[in-house]
Order: sequence, then structure tokens, then C-alpha cells
Amino acid sequence: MSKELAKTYDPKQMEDRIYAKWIDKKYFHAEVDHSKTPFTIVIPPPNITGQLHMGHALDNTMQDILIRYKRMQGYNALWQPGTDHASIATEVRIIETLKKEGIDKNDLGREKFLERAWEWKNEYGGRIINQLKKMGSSCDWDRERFTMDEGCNKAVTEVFCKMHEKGWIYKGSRIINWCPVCNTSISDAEVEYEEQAGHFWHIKYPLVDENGQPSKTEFLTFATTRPETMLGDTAVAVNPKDERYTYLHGRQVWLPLVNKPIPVVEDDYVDMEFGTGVVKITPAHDPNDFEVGKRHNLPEVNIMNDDATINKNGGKFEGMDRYEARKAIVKELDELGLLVKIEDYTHNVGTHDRCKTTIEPLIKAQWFVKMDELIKPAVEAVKNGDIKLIPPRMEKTYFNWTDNIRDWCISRQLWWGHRIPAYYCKDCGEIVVAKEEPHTCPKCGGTHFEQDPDTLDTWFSSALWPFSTLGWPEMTEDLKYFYPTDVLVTGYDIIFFWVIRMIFSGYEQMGEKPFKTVLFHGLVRDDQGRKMSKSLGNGIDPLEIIDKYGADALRLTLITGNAPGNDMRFYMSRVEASRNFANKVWNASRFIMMNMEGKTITKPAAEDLEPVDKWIISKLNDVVRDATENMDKFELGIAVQKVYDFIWDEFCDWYIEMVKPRLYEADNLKSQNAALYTLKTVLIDALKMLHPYMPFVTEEIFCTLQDEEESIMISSWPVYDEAKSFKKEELAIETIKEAVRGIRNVRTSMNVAPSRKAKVYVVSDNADTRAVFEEGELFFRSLASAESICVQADMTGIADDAVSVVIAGANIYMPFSDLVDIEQEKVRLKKEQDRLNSEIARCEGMLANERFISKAPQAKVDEERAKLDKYKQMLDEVNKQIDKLG
RNA sequence: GGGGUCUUAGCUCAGCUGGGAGAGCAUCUGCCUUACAAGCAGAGGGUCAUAGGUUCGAGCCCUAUAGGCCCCACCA
Repeated sequence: MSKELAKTYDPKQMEDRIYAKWIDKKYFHAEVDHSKTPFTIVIPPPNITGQLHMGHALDNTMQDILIRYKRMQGYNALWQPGTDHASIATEVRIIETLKKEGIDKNDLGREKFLERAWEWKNEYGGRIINQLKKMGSSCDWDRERFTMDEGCNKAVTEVFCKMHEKGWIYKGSRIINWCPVCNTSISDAEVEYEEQAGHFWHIKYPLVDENGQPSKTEFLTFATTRPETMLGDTAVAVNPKDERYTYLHGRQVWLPLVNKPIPVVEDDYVDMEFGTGVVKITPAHDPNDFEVGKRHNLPEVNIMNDDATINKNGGKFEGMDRYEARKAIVKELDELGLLVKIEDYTHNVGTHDRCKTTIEPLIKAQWFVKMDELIKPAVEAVKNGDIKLIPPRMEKTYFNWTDNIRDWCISRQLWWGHRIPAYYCKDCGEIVVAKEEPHTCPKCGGTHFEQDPDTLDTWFSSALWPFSTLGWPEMTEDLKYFYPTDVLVTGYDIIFFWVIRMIFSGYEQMGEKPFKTVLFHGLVRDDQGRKMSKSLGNGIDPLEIIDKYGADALRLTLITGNAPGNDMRFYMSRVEASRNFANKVWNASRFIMMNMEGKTITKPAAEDLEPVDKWIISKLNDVVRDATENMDKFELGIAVQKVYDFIWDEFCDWYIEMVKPRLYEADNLKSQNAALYTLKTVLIDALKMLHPYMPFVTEEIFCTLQDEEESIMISSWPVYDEAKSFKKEELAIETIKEAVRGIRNVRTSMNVAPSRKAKVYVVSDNADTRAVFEEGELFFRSLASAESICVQADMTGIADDAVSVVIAGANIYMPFSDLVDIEQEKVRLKKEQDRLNSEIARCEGMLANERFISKAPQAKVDEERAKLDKYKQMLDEVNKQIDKLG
């Protein structure tokens, strides 16, 4: 006896309950098991500061689909979860919180600050995990990790020390991107260029005359977007090929305000075409100038403090903010008559991606990862297909970055993160990089050390995630078994931050790729195509959608109707459509269960299956093959679309309707059993294929249908079976469907009331066709709203004014003598005649082309010939009808 | 400046290795047919951006053009 399903689909009453059951049964848990093949995905660890947004929802839905699919296929599926400490994002949050309490970070001190941070982590760090659970994510929560847990810390230290020893991590004084608000260095990847309206200040410096004094008559004019940096100018550059300025070679210009001479240098960096062909050189505050400075051994004059105020090198401008100083300097230059003009100028300004502050290039001693050697295996892996990127066009983006890679600045002037394992001898300043604080200085024997105050870029630990989470640096059984992982699912926006860094880290530390495939998805945008953002307030909260429509509907919406790697727009109407589909599945299942009620259903003998049963079984079989193929190619949206279409169009709209008479008029129990059995088994396989996408509703139905505690998530994925392919029956039922559609069309176009029943004659001299229609008699009756059908070989007994529907292999006549509008029917027939004529013309055109006949595949040619015959025959019938009506 | 990508039905998008244009929503018509009105049955609607080319055959491949979006670089 079956349990019953509620009358309407209500995700709210099932989702949490089902999830709790899965957890309770430990279905998500994976252990090393050498009898099974592993399938591993590591989660892109969400920030502990994060709240679930649509991007997470999409990302995790994709991963869950893959994991559930593989689990059902018998793989030992591990979805490794965890969270990221999100160094700067978290630190900023803590600072904000402290500020509200009137506490300054620096007053609090490092230790106390970290205590607060951990408190914060413990309180809020799990929030996003719970939100992922609402999505239905089947992560192995027993293995949850954190980038700053003991194991990950160990991995970070290990990597740092190893790479330092190898010389691939070094400390160097270089020009870096500095955020004056966050007070830390950031990597190139964290700089976001933003177009800003600014100005172009045209300024002139006097040349230095033979007396070493500023000339009153000779000036050199150039333009700059950042006049305040002139305080740090140590040269002026021209292109060596620039004939306009050959006279300058070897001369000096007078730096106003600072009042000192600086040289004119010649460098190819200067574009003769741009501006006046003269560039002021500020090595300490511009990356390009820094390079020029290196080439010409220019001094580097740093004029700025860490908060972007002018320092003592700026003389009287000391203490001013960089923008204040800009105004003041322009004003003074103007007063000195050195300001030529001011132009409006729109240019790109580097900003910090997190706080949008304009970054300040500064020369600082920082830790770097040397990239030139490290990147090689990562490039090679993608080049030779060892790691596959989907869609493949992402490879171009990938190589674009690897080809232009610069050393990675990894030190951050933050507290929340992995502290750099470098110790400075207090006596001699020697740097010792070690896993633990050393006891004696190898250089001077001193015993007092101070650890480097800086922490590491958050991505340094994320780069190790695929193996640190599995136990590295210990060579654990887990690591041996689950590594390399199979698929990484992530957004294309973090290729540079994360994907590339995981790849080179994997090869360097493990000697093996971290994953075989990277599956990229795009951004989820709002219904106007805008990025969802807090500031715009256009974000849609996935949890609200789940609350209203259910996680299944949300998941289906996110996965359908868009190609891999493309951005998508989020429409509420699409969520509704998904919810409606869930409801459809729900009700179809309910119908089947209602009819199963009180009956013992047995597996029917092969000969008891009717053509329509074989048809749906065969159709299902095809979908099993196709959907599986699509999923193996990571075409998740296409795969589920096929399942969706099968369930709604074929199974619900045709099969269930066709089978109803057999359920209601049970004068043939064998046939009824065959129908019920087919309904049930086809439904189950369809549910299985749907399960990775819509885990909750499929589980609820599956368990109710089976009346068992067993779960669909541990059931086996359907497999294509040649023995279930019934091509003959498929053809027969498709013919009947065509006939039914034809009849419906006629009835609709003539406004025949649905209540009006009519008799239908099928006339065919083909015995096979007659057999098909005889088989179809029962459901024909309900579908076509015809009272009955008569199948015969000749026209005996058919009224002269009967309306005919012409389909392949048969004519269907409906004696509508008292219903039919002759004029309407003539219009319809004329339309049909036109259609057939154009089809015939198309076929004939193709077949008349000798080159088509000779070059196209034979099968294609035969196909066209067959079509032509068919259309000609149909046209013949239509013409007869037209003649008959006069 | 370099690279990517898009331009297909009123809207949002699919369309796998080239072989007669699809979905969802919207619109129109008719149905409360005992699984489902969150539904059923029908209908209308597309010179697949433009121009060339390759091919027996192009929405799909190549070239150019126009427009949109994105990434990278950053000429001060």
C-alpha cells in the first residue's frame, strides 16, 4: 500500500526534512574505498564573510549536479567543502565592527585583534555553510575545512619554506600596488582599472643653463595626470630618436618647487607621437617610471606616506593628502608661470577591487613569488590538454595571463591571515625562513628574533586548497586516493586569482595537476542584464527564492537556458516556470500513485506490452542515452532540457493520456498491469535523471512511490539498453500522434465544440498501418474526442462530405456533415495544398541538383526521395478532397 | 593597443562534429476534459546583424563591416 502525496507541490514541507534525512544517513560522506573509482570536486571555498548570492547558488548547483550524477553512477563521489578566511575582506569587517565600538585596530593590538577575528569567524563563519545546505548541496560536511585550520596552516608554511629554499619566494624592494585605505600592498590581479574623468596638466620645467641655474627663456613642456608626483621627479625623458630634442641630450632641467636640477634621459619608453614627447620620470610612484629609473640608475625619491599623504621629502607640502597636494602644487606652478594649460582628460585609474580606493604605486620591501619557472607546467598542462577548460575559449584568457605574468606579490600588511614564516635576527637583521621560530641566528649566533609582521595574500592558501584539504603535506590515504580531483567548477572571473594559482601549485607541490577539468560558468545578472550588487540594491537573495519556490525550482532555473561560461539573466518568470515543472512532475506522480492504489503490479511479459508502452520505453531509453552523453560533456542545461521535454511532452501529454482508457476501463487486467508497470518504471527512471537537478522533489516522490526509506540519491543512474529500443513502435505511435494532431487541428479550425463527438474512419490499404490504428483505438477515443474509430481498407460507409486528414500511410475521415463549414474547410485545404507544394518544390529542387546527388551522402539523398514520394501522395489526397468540395 | 564574446520569434536565450529554424515567457483562440488552471488543446510571430567567400548544401566554417558586452595592457 502506497503512501500518499499531498495534493499540491509544497517544497517547504519537504526540503529541510529530506536534507536532514540525507545527513542522518550519511549519504554525503565518502571514505577511501579501493573497490570504487573516486570522483572528487573541491568546493571553491566561500568567504566566511559571505552571504549566499546567486553566484554561489549557480556554482554550487553545478557541482551538486555533477556529484549526485557520479554518485548515482557508482563512483565514490567526494565533494570536499570548506570556507576561506578571506584575509582582507574579513579584516575590513572586523575593523568596521571595532570602529562602531570606538576601538582602533592599532590600539587594540595584534593579539587581541586576532581574538576578535576568531570570535567573529566562529559566530558568522558557518552562516554561508548553512545557506549552502538549503540549496541541497551534498557536500561531505564531515570533512569541512577552513583555510586557516591547523592542516591548511601547515601546508602554507611548508610551501612557503620549500619555495623560499628553492629561491622561488624572495623578498625584494619593488614597486607595488598600495592601498592607502586598507593600508596594505595588493597584487596586480587585485587592481581594477576604472575609467575616470580627470585632467591633463600641461607643465613646463625650465632648462638648466650653463651656470647651473634655471633658464628664464628655455623650457620643456610636458603633460601629466598626476602633478603632485613631481615632488619625486628624478628625471625628464625623451625618445632618443626624437630629433626635436636631440639638443637636450646630456642637459638638465630644473625641478621647480623642489628646486634642484634633474637630468634629461633618453629612453625608448617615450612615445614620440604622444603629447609633446616629453615625460617626467617619478621612479618611486609609477611602475613605468620605476623601470625607466632602473635603466638609467635614477634615484628613487619616495614622497608619500602609507596613507597617501606627502612625507618630508615633499618639503612644505608635507602632511597634505595627495589630492590636496595636487591642488596646492598646481596653484604654485601657475603662480610661477609654469602651468601651460589644463585639459579635460578621461583615463584609466587603478583602484583596489575591494574598496575602490585609487591605488598608489609605491616602492616597498615585499615578498614575491617568482613566476617564470613556476608557470611553465601550468601552461604546458593546458596546452597539451592534460587539464581541460570548458568552454575551451577560456584557454585564450588563460594564456593571455600566463604569457604576461609578473611576479606575485604575496605579502600583505594585514593581521588576519597566515603570518609569513620569516624571522629577523634582532642582532644582525639576518632573515631566517623556517617552519618555526629559530633558536639561534645562523649568521651571528643571536638568539632573539622577530617574526615578519606581514601575512600572506588570501589566494596563497586557496592555491593549495585541492591538496591541503586532503591532508597535504602528509601523504594521507585520502590524498593518494582522491587526488587529483576531477572537476573544478568556478566563475571565469577568478581564473587569474585562483585557477591558475591552483594549477601551478598542484604541479609544484604534488607533481600532478589539481584537477582534470575546469568547468566555468558566467555571472548571474539581474533581469536588466546588470551585475547584481549591493550598491545597486538589485541583488536577488537565493534564500528568498528558495523560501517561495523551493530549492529545486531555483536550481533548475539556474542551470537551464544558458551555455557554459556565458552570463545569464535571472528572471522571476523563469523560476515560476521551473516551479511549475516541479508541480507537473508532482501531479503526474500523484496520478500514477492513485491508479496504483490497491493493485499489485508485476513485471509484464514482453508480449503484454502494448505498442504505446514500448514507444515510451524506447523514448525514455533514447533520453537516457542522450542526457548521459550531454552530462559527460558537461552540457548540464541541455541534458536536463531533454529530460524536461520528455517528462512534460512525451510522458505527461501523450503517454499518460494514451494510457488512461486502459486504467479506467479495466476489462483487460493484463493490459492494465502493463500500463501501470510502464508508468511506474518510466517515471522512476525519469526521476532519477532529474534527481541531480531537482534533488528534493524527486526524493519525495521516489520514496513515496516505492514506499521505502531507500533514497533516490543512492539509486543507480539509468543505462541505455539496446533491448529497450523499439523503433517500429516508435514510428507507429508517432504516426498516431500525427493523426491526432491532424484531427484536433481540423476540429479547432472549424470551431467544433469539444463536447461534440464524432466518428473517425481510418482508411488505409496498408495492413501495418491499419494494425497500428487498431492498436490505438482505445486512447484514440479519448484523445481525439471522437466517439470511436473505424479502421478499414476502403471507403465503404464514409459519408461524401466527410472531412479528411491526410497523414503518412493513411487517410482519416471525419463525417462532420452537420458541423462543417465548407468554406472554412476549403481555406484549410488550400493552405495544406500550398504547404505540400512548397515541400515538393524543395525536394525536387534538391534532387534535380546533380551535384547534390553525386556529392551528398547516399542516405541523405534517399531520405529526400522518400519525402518527395510521401508529399506527392499527400498532395494527391488533398487535391481529391478539394475536388470533392467543388 | 591586444584578446574574447555576442547580434536567432515581442522579451530572455538554446541550437552538439554544416543536411528542412527551437524553448520559456509574452500575445491571440477555445477549454474549470475527475493528476495538474502552477493546467489542457490550438494559433500567430524569424530575409538567424550586414556584405562577400568556401561548400552539392551555411544560423553553424572563413574574411570584412557595423553595433553591444567583457577581459587584459595602461600613452606620461
